[in-house]
Amino acid sequence: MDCFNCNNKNCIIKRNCHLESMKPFIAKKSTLNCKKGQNFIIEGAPVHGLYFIQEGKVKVAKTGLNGKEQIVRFTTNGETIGHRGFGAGQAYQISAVALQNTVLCNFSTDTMQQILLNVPTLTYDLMTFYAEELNRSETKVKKFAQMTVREKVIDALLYINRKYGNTNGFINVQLSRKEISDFAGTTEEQVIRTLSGLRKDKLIETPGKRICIKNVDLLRKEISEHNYFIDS
Amino acid sequence: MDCFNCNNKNCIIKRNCHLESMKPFIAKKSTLNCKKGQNFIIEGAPVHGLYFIQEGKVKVAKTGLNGKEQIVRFTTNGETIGHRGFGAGQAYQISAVALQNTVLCNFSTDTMQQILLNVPTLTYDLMTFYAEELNRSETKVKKFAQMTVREKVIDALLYINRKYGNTNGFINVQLSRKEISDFAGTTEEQVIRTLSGLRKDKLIETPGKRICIKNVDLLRKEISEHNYFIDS
DNA sequence: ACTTTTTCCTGCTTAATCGCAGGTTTTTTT
DNA sequence: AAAAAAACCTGCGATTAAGCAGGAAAAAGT
Repeated sequence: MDCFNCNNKNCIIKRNCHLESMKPFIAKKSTLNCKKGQNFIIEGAPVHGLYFIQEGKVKVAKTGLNGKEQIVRFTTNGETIGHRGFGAGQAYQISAVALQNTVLCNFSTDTMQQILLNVPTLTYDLMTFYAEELNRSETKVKKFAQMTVREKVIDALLYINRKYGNTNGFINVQLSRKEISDFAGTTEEQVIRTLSGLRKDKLIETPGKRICIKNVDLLRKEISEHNYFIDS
Repeated sequence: MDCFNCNNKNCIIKRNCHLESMKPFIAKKSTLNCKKGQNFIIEGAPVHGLYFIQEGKVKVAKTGLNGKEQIVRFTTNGETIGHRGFGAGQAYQISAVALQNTVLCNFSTDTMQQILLNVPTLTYDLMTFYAEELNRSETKVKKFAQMTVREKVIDALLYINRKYGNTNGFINVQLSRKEISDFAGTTEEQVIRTLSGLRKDKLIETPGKRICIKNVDLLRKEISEHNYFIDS
């Protein structure tokens, strides 16, 4: 599968691959198949350029004290993983793990460097991507400082629901309570307690580890004071 | 004062202003004098392009629940304020307030758009800036989720000390305890209590509202488990 | 279908943080 | 220099969140 046949319309490479100046670089793309659970970016290791998800789901995290991990982002088809590193040549402080079998596209650091210096519209797109992510991340800092545990869990559920979608209310991804807590910024027990509470309030259902959101609007309403404008 | 005489070596504009392609744009720069306390970027208002600090100090914040503000960054000479907005034309969700009398350079959204599409090295520099800030912000998310109040306050003090420097240990900026707490992600009282504790431990001195760091290394050591590699 | 393993759940205890209230010091204004 | 305002400090009770432990349920493996 090459970029021209790919239908990830929102992929930064795809959006620019019609350009004459991109042609020599697209040939240098390599493809990687990841099994569920595979840790294809290891924190502290040298950076292998940028990854793009052709098909699949990935969690991006930073490891903290006592190995406790903070998930900073969930990603899916067409999205970018592995900012920084090109240029500064510095070790990159994130890890990335496939949540299910995933096909990745990769451009090496050298190739990325060449692309960014020769394809201005792509550089512009990547700049916009980082600016948006920065905005989202700064909003998350604010939320972590101000939200209660229940609010943080609701916010996390709505984000995951938006990112991965649902079928009949069932969120289209298998996450453990631990993973939800690592994203929401609390503990596994607190996530479990909050889900129990939401279940009693008839806002969700949780058969097994699957989660079904019964009423998105009521959940949104409960955190609306924290989200004046943006979905982040 | 134009860009050629400016000595902010780390300014993104300055770094690129020798280029032929920058000439027509540099003329379009406007300058703005801000009094201490002036709120020159208002949250929710339309974006007026990018600001660069020629000389001064500025806090960048997001307003949350009940008007509680989260300071996301402190900035000084040569640094950029006002990411996002160009392109999407969206309202920009941050506010910026001068901490002292400050001279700002401004390029309008239109001019920035032109620059970014015509000066690839500048676009690349701005991309790198956002990527680094994103990395810092994601690290901050992790810290907020995992640090104790004392650790967060120490981390904040060290950041402010690095950013604004010190003379004989006295940090070169006048911040209230409230502002420190709005940055550290806790309350004014907790900051005061932590500063009292640090004073008793002979790590700092606090004559009036000024703060003098007696022992940077010991402070660093106390949060070292959270900062394996980077100063953020 | 049974066993093993993993994940999920809940009650209880402990610890950390918050928020109020009232007083003191520092800074600013007149 | 005195008065007013702002900022700083501390004790205490209330709230919230975290951590432990043991059991129940679900998922995975044989």
